[in-house]
Amino acid sequence: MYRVRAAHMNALDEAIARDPDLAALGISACQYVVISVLAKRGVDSATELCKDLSYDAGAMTRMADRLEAKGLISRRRCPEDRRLVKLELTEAGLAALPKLRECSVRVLNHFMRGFSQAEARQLEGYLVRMLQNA
Amino acid sequence: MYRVRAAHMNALDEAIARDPDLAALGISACQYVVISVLAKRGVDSATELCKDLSYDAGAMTRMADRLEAKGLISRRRCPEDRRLVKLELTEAGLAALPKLRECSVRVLNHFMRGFSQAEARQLEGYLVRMLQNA
DNA sequence: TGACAATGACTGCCTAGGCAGGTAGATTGG
DNA sequence: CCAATCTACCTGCCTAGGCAGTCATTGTCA
Repeated sequence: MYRVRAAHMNALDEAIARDPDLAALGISACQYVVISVLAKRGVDSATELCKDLSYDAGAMTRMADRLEAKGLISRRRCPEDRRLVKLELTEAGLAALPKLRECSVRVLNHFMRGFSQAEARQLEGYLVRMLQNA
Repeated sequence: MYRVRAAHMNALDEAIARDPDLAALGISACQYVVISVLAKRGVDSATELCKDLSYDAGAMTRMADRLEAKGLISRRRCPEDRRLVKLELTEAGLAALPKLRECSVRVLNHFMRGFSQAEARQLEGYLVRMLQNA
């Protein structure tokens, strides 16, 4: 499990590095995961991101620092609840999204090649069951 | 996949922490993995450990530092090839092994509860296939 | 209203892995 | 025999996550 996950992240890193536009931004696979969740409607604060990814709040602060430094996201205090920090994709972040998604899909397809739809669903079911057992 | 792996390591950490003897040693789940490989016959140098775990050499140096500081392993320069550092479990390390293995098995069984033998084998087969696709 | 709890973000300290560069020791070709 | 190369390990710097403690803000309840 560990190796599959590590191999997948490595492959995604390499796929991003091979794209000249994305490579210039220096986006890692971990950062892509955060960006892709942030692109979903309804997820816009640091805490929601943490819940969605079962991520540590401290880690998220630092991740946001890195993404902000690269100009991919912006931080904004929420006026209604000043404890919240709203995170938004910048134009640069939005612009990179389609290519990132393309890389992600290509890598996943590569790992799942030779799997029938039924097998893929079965694998997913097994993983969900293990998580429920946790 | 990431969440299953993370949940598994968390559960293993907690299981180790619940055992009073093991908790006193402060062994993490990552450290247990290294210890268990080291306990296998034929794996005794840092490089072999790295290959066995597809682990970075620099990371292994620091992991060995931590394990040595806790008195669980010992470093010894190999007289035949002085580049090699032989790693060995100390008495304390060997003594902790049975209980560590027990924790590991218990946690794994917990995650796999409700799985038939056929399902477990199928899951393993899927993971192996994904790794081969990498 | 005022004390208290709860929440959200941040920070410091820890473990942990990847990568590049350096060094000591071993191996090999001329 | 010696220079080039390779190997094993170490080190520094980076990303990355977990945990505990702090601070500001908000909600709650007497």
